Amino acid sequence: MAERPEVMTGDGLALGDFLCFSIYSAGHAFNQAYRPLLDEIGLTYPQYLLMVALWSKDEQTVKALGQALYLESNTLTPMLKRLEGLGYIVRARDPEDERQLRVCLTDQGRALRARAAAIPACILDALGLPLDDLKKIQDGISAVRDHLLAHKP
Amino acid sequence: MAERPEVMTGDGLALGDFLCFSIYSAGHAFNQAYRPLLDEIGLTYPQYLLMVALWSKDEQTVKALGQALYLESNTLTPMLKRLEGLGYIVRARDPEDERQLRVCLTDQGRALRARAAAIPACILDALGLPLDDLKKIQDGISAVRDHLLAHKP
DNA sequence: TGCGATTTAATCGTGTGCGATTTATATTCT
DNA sequence: AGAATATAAATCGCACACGATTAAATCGCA
Repeated sequence: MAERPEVMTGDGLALGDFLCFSIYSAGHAFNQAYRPLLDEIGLTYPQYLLMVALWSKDEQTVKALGQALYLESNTLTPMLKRLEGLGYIVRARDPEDERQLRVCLTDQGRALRARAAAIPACILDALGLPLDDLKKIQDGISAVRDHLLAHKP
Repeated sequence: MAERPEVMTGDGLALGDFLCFSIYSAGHAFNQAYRPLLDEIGLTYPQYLLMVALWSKDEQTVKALGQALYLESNTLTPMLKRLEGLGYIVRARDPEDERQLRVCLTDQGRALRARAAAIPACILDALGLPLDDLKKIQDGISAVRDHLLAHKP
């Protein structure tokens, strides 16, 4: 008789069978792994990712940051205001096009990069897996994300 | 001269180099892929995962659900109250140990399972990747999560 | 030129996550 | 039995995510 994997029926599935749940729970685990490291420099995990984006390329618009982070202004605007309050960035309208907001690092924001430099190695240590394996996993997850986003509209 | 991959220096890294960012953004992509499907049955994505846990095993305590979902009462209590308000579960103290709360499906909650049965296949379709590949990716991510959580205490 | 369509951020409301604390109940140990 | 301890949920405050809407600036095109 024909095999019909349960994944096709939607029945009898446990959480452990869901790829989405692996990603959901791994996301929380990363958040918790980063927290003690980021506490020392006063950033949250999403704020850290935003700073990574700015360290990589300064003076981006909200739109560009949104494309980099897969977020929109409704999430970014409050985050950026907090980072500005912390003194790590400044927000200024583009004189060429007043609709756009240019987000720039302050000296303090650039200096923070050095204080955060040890973090990736700490996480890599916590992961305790060979770089090759991590790269493969990352490529797989990125492919999953891209497929989902491509399928959406 | 010796190679020193940038991932060890913490400098010059873009978001695309971070495994954590792949997972962060893939998590959002899953949320967005599930949303239109879950809108039809009036659940959020975390609520759906909680229902999957209960469909898999009814009458769990908050503690047990927390272990299944990697969440704690501060997150679960409000979620459970909302699901109770929707009529999908009931919350009742265990007479044997009044500290514990037993979460049980209602008839409506059990019936919801059938209405959600088509969802996994929809997601699988959106993923557009072979099951074998998905399984490998999932195993990798679960390993990453478990390593991070094991390294924590 | 002018006016509707488009683009960019901001705003608002709801629902998570989660550290820290509190409350209520049960267990342990003299 | 009774005080100290431990455990389970709940509460509180803050920071995301995100759909929906709004406000302001720019663009496009008759």
